[in-house]
Amino acid sequence: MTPTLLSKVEPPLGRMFSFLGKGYLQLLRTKLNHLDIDRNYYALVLIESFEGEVTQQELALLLDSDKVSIVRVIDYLSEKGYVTRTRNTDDRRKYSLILTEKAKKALPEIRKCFAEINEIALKGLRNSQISELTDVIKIIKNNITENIQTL
Amino acid sequence: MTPTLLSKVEPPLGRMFSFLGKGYLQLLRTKLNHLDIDRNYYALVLIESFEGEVTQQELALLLDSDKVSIVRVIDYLSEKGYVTRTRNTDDRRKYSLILTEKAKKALPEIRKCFAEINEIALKGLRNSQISELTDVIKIIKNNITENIQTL
DNA sequence: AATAAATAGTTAACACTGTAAACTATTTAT
DNA sequence: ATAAATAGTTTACAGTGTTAACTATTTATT
Repeated sequence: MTPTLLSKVEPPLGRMFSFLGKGYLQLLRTKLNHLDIDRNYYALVLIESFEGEVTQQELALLLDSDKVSIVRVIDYLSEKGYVTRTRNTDDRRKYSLILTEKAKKALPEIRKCFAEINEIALKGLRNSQISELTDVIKIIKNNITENIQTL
Repeated sequence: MTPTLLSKVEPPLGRMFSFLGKGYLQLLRTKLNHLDIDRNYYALVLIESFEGEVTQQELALLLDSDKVSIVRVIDYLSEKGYVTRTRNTDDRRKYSLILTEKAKKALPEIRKCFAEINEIALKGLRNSQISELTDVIKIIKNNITENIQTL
């Protein structure tokens, strides 16, 4: 393989997206590696934004996930002391997810990291390009989800 | 959780990218589910484009992966009869990866599927938006990889 | 009121993925 | 001749995605 051949092949869009997704996560982990959790940061952000009113099932929807995976997420976050499950008194099948003080203390920094990584990733792009990107990504997401529905 | 709350939270860019990457893969698998392989399609495309001249180590570079993972990929593709390993006579540590007839027959369709999924995903976008997207993605990829180097 | 169906969450199982360490065989450098 | 580097393999372990079967509870049906 000659040196130039590496540039001969353009990775397809799907691989690019996966690569960027992994890169984001890796940066996040690194920036937050002084915390005692190394994943599920965004789950915490979501739980915070619905403080006291979100159940595991709803979190599954918000994370494009399923209830089985969410059990693992909440098990992890509660083992680490970031979240507690509280039985919903109205419907005792449900748990309300409640942030601990530890989580509330960590969250400003977590949110700041999300913003910092955006800044890093989008460096050198004009504002018009960034807003165009978010629009385009939404369109692609819709195109893909529509097409997955019809399988 | 009220119905409108679902739209209250914007998933961060990194999650969006991961989601799109997974969606692409899922569409690919579905479109190609009559083949007896359900992954590593792009590895085949790469091997084809370097026909007879690519080693596992080089494939690892091309796939942003590592040699251990590539052993699994090539084990899988050779079990399924798509690839054979042939010892390189110049350097007997290396294997040249060779496509079988079965793989050569499947590849036009595989490549066609990549193109079809692009069409699906990019539907409704203007050509200018598509070329801007690829530029922007490359910039983001560079920003992320640069930043990961410096860890 | 009794029963059936649906929902929230859990557990267990299995295959796949990412990563690191230790290993063999071979080639390159000293 | 020996040491160091490289290509590939094996093993191990943690994490992820997915399915099926399960309990407890609520809602719908008769």
